[in-house]
Amino acid sequence: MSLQPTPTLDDVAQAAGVSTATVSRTINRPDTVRPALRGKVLAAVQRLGYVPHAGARAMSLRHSGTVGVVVPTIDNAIFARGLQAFQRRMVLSGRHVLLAISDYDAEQEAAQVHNLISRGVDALALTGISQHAGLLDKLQQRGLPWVHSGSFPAPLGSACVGFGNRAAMARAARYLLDLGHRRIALLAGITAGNDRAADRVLGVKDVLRSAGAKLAASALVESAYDLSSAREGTRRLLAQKPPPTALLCGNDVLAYGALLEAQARGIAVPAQLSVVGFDDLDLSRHWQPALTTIHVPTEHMWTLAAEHLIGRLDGVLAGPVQQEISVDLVVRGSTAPPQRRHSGRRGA
Amino acid sequence: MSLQPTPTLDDVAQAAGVSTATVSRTINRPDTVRPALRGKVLAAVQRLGYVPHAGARAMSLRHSGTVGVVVPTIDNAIFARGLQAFQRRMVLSGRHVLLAISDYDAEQEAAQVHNLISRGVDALALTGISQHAGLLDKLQQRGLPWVHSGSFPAPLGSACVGFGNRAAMARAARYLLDLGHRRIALLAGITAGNDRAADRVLGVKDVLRSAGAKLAASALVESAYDLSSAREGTRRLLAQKPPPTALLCGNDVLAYGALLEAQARGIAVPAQLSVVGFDDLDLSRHWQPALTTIHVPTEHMWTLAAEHLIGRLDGVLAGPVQQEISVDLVVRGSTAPPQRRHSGRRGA
DNA sequence: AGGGTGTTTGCAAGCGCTTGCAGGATGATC
DNA sequence: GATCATCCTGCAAGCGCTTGCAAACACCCT
Repeated sequence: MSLQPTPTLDDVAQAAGVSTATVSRTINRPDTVRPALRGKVLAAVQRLGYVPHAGARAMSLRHSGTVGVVVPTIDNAIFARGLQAFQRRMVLSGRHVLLAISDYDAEQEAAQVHNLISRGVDALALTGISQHAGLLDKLQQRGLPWVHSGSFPAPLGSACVGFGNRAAMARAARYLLDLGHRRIALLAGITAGNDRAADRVLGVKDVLRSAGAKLAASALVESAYDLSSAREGTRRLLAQKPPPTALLCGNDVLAYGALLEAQARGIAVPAQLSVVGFDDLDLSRHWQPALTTIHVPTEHMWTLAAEHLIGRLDGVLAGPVQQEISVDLVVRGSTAPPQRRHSGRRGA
Repeated sequence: MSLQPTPTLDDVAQAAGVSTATVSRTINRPDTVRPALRGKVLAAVQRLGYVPHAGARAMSLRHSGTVGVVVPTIDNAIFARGLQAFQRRMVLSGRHVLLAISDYDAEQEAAQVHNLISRGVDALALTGISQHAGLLDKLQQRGLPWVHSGSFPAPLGSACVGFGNRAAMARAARYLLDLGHRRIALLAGITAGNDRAADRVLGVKDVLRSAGAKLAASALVESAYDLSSAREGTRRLLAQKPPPTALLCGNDVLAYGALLEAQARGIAVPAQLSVVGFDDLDLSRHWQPALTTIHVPTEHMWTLAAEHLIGRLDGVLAGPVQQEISVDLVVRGSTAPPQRRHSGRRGA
């Protein structure tokens, strides 16, 4: 029952009494083989439990039917969802996707890309645009098509499908300003090596500056993307005197942390503190109060990224294209005009 | 600058003025090559941007240094976290992991496994034990080591590291019973093709039956693992007359949905309704009220799964081992004894 | 029945890499 | 300076698969 540890094309050919060429053809272009033979071959394949060796195939074909994608983490719905969409689209086009995780580290990202190349991916999707120096050149040099997802624009010569994080975040800040807030704090993601997080901070600074306000050093805290860190960061921000009336968060996870911390300290949202997120995860619209946030059409974005790559691979797309997708502020219950001042000890 | 689209071993050898054998050796067993040559080779590798072709390598080596893992989804922190842990451990042992997603479908799982085999994985980690019939035989026949994660025990001849879902969920049900609850409802996951979800339901039934109670048909709703579905399911459960005083949920995501729905309807938790989850995601202990749930040491579990496979591959482990890990009920704020009855229209 | 066309098949080379084997170089020892 | 053990290197075969080319066959028409 288990003699042949790994049946090969040859084994199948032998078993079916045909040449390896015929077996190969029945598998890859069935219509070029006479039905009678085809049947015999398929039967043999079945009987032996034959599974083609992708490595050998790739070697012979000079391409693998596989594309790589590297994201910073999958432990954040925004990427998990995006990835699933990307993969779904790729599978639809008959390709497989190889996933790599960079853990928000350019060094690791470069290593992962190296690994993906070694595995013979035909194309690559990268998150953001803060790649390790030289990485892109390497791709360029090899003639590998690649696309940046989540950022716009991308470096010259690169393709991307994303949005301007700076402008998007500015939009959120402006909204808070328009609401009447002046003491605005920012709970940002770790900006080092993360263009999106960094751009979002810039967006806030842009707006505040142009409004004559300025983001005080004490009004900006960077935090890792987990609830404990976010709460800790929020605590620091709320410790300012006077405390901020509004809190912008680098993404929804951070916003959840803020919301949780406010709740724990009995700070009413939005009455005493407005909170704004970024991403619009599923949970955000269910939360109470529902989270005002920037809606990012992740699935759509990653699907487009996949389609761009597919286009390049199929040769219908000549070169890199920069594609901007639009993101919107969706206003919900977590934001409101600031409370009347002197809120000292009486309002509440 | 970009003449050679894909430098090969040969190119490097040529460039360094040595044989391919030497290049191969400098890359794989540097200490067997004289430093002088080694330097020249490495320089050439660098200069040409050479990246070994994993497919060719695997073909020649008869193994790939790669292991596959298939999970139902990554859009659930429990798997995202587990996966990261699994991967981390594998990378530590110098192997790479290939991820496949089954979308809770045995058919797809089989297809994915096929694909992974084709890519030459040396071993496989599977989620749960409800595999497509014959899949396991195929692995067996090929002599591929595999391990089931998240369930215990596993079929004869299979390795696993997991826990008894039935007993674990029974533990939660018993706790509710002990608290005094009698009208207990169950918001389960989709049980079809999911042994863990199904076992959890059985666990509840076990306990209820042995307590003389019985899970009414109307007290059991299966729901997909997203908040909207969970809320919808909760609504149906709460519509019972009289309404349940406690709600067991198949996992934490479902519990969040329940919590959210209760909150939206002004049902006080735990005063009017106790809610219990399963998994103990990060959010659960931050939620207000914090969620009583079964704590599952996911990272640990998947790390062990990785280690089992590594052991098998390194030959230090003879055969399949069934490893039970312990899970515990962690009691938090979302549960309490039931309100006095006749709570009709006045208590509240 | 013979010739021609179009289809189906097999042969064998080649994809990039590793490694057993054997020859050559190196270094130590007397 | 010769001899021998040791260490390095290169040669070439083989891993499993695809495919151009040519031979073999089928079928149709006259």
